[in-house]
Amino acid sequence: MLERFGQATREWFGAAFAAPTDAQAGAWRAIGDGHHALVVAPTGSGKTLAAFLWSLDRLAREPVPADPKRRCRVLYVSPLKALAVDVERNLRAPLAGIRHAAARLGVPQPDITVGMRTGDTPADERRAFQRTPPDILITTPESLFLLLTSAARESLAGVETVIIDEVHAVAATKRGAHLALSLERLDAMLPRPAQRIGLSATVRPIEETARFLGGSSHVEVVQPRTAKTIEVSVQVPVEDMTQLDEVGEPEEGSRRASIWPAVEERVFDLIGRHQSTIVFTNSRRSAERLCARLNELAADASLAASGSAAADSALAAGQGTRWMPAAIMAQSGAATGAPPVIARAHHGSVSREERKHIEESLKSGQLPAVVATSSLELGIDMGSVDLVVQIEAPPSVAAGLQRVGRAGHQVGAVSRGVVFPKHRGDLLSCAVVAERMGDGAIEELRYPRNPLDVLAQQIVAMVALDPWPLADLAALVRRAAPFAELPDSALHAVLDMLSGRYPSTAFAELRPRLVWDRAADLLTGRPGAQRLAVTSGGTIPDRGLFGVFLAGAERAARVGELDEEMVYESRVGDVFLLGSTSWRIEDITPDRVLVSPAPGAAARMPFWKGDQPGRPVELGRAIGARLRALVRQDDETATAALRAGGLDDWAAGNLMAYLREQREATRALPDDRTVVVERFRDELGDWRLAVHCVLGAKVNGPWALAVARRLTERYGVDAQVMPSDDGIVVRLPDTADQPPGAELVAFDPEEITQLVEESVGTSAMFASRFRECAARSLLLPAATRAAASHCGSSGRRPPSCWTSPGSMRTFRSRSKRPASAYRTSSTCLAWWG
DNA sequence: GACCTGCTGCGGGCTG
Repeated sequence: MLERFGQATREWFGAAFAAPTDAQAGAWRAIGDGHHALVVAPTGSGKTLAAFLWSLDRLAREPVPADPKRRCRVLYVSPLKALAVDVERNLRAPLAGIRHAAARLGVPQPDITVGMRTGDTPADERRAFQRTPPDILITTPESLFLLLTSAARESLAGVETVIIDEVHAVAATKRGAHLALSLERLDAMLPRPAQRIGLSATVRPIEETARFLGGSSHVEVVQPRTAKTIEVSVQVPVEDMTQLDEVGEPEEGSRRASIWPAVEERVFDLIGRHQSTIVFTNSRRSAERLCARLNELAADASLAASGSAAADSALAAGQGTRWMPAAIMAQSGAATGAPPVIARAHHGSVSREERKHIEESLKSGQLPAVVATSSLELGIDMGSVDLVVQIEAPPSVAAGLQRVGRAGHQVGAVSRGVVFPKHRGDLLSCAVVAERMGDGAIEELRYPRNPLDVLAQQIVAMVALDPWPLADLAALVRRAAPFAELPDSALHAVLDMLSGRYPSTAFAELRPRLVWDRAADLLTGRPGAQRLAVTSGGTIPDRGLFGVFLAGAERAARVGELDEEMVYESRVGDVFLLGSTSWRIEDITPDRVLVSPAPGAAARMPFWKGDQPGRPVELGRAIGARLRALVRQDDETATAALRAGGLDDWAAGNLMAYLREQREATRALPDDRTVVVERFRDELGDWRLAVHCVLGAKVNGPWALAVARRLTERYGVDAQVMPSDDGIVVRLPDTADQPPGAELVAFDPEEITQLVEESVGTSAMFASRFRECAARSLLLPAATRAAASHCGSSGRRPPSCWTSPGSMRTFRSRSKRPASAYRTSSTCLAWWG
């Protein structure tokens, strides 16, 4: 394979590596033959070189174009800024190596330049890119969109290769659809479409991912078999999960049984037995809490050990702990509180600088463990991590694999993971996810079809710079996979909206963004369209978050961020925990919280309300099917099967006992074909229905809407109907003569579609999604947009129908359209994404 | 009763 490279490249590679990996050889073959290529390989298998080396070799051998605007020939797009920075660093070695090899060989030394353009790039560097573009530009999807929507796009006119990293992470999202359109816009400015190289972790189905990457063109798939194996075990640290130790202060009367102490100790012990550990949790709050507890345990251990030298060495030897207690004491100084000596918390609300620092101290071996949310799931190589711990079942098999794959990054190494269920109801999910991780049974991905809000935004951006004949614009859009089947009706509806022709007067507050000359079928932007696109582009909705800054600092140092609701519940003087440190609130301004460090002080745990992603239906079905198989077997066979799937004795025993008790209580168990409905009176005497359905919140959510609607019609009451991943809980005031039965939640397929469609428009979810979609479509009036993005923090509320569920109802009824027609005409409806 | 819900990114074009 190497013979197709130039001499200098060959020299360098031969000196630096024994041989190309399978992914590299396959990628270079496909790329060298001029195909689009999708390279599926785990991180750490030489992916960067697989994607880049062919281009580097060509850049090294070909003369630099005379026209500086044609100089930039390779574009790299990463969904994460951190990864972009990492790639820039990883390119330095091959670039220097090839240059040195060329010097030794006496051939001309290439001078390949690399530039970066992300939100962190200062304005002067951005301008510099426009004047003197580098050979290779590293960027993000959002920054690429900005480049394409400014005069700087001229400096992309020479691009020949586009590398899209972590394709699997964007393909199934609106962010991916947005990127797909940006890539088509780029191709449209080039003499010939750029060659696309996609890099991805394991994905299913591969055809869908390839189609997303290539749009209308063929993509060569490079997917070498990987020898990499994973080992996942499910461990329960207590013999009987119904008999738990009590925690809490007895005098406060808050003692309650909890599995946490047992889990914390086990995790603490595991950290001590490994080089570097990443502990994943499913929420920022539990990451903070577990992290704090681990550091308390470390402080306790060092305190106990400092009693005598004998105890000291006994502890070190007995527990096999790697760090010396004396070292902990030295670092912590005074023995106040629990300094973050063995673990730090890492999640989306910890500031970027802090996270970078935490990542570096884990990589360098200074820090034994990091407790993270999915913030560490993707991205940069975490080096010598040899154990991944997962608290609670991971949200999906794909996420679980991605997380456990963070351990044992070296080629051929085994990735080890330990999953700790948090409660009995969590046991089965843990067992099934662990089994499916071993089988590589990740959930299927599907890219969104025709997300019209994304389309609207890109159309505004396109016509802001050039007039577009409708037919050309339509052809460009349909070359992108997510819009390949875009019907004329939908495109025209979007253009109607953007040009000010609305289906009802309720839209009158919208501002037209373009002019559609129907005689000439020509689209042109209105004044301000370009500015709007660059100031409000992208697909990620803004959330109401308060920045947390250090008070009195000369340059505002960002500590992290807090949810607005957490801030409303806080007062000056309160102490809370963020990033394993206590902070005292000094001041609360309209959009930020100023704090000072309060080490050792008792602190509140912060909370954030996040999205509710919901269990994938595919995983829900698998859990149900597994349960059905399990109950058909006798206890011995079933237990043996669970043990073979990675459960330890106590995990298997607890699960079997749980299933037995449940079966004794209800006779049937909820599986992929069975829904179990339990009815009982709660402590207030109200009826409650517990509908057990393991298919996940994506099914149970819409179902709950229909149930709520039926209750309103039947009993005239607004009953509480709460969906979750495992079912629906209905609470019904004791007004009904007849106690509700299972028929309350049974629907005909025909009927439920109609009920859900009718109920969706008045749901809170709809209102919030509608606002997001309208903002993404660049349709909101400027004042509303500004207010919406600072909603809550500035005290200003955007006016009228765009904000409240109540007025949304009016809006819907005035539009006098069934939900389905409304869906296409408004460009905006996205039900559960 | 126990358990108690994620992350990603982020102006350009003008005037003075």
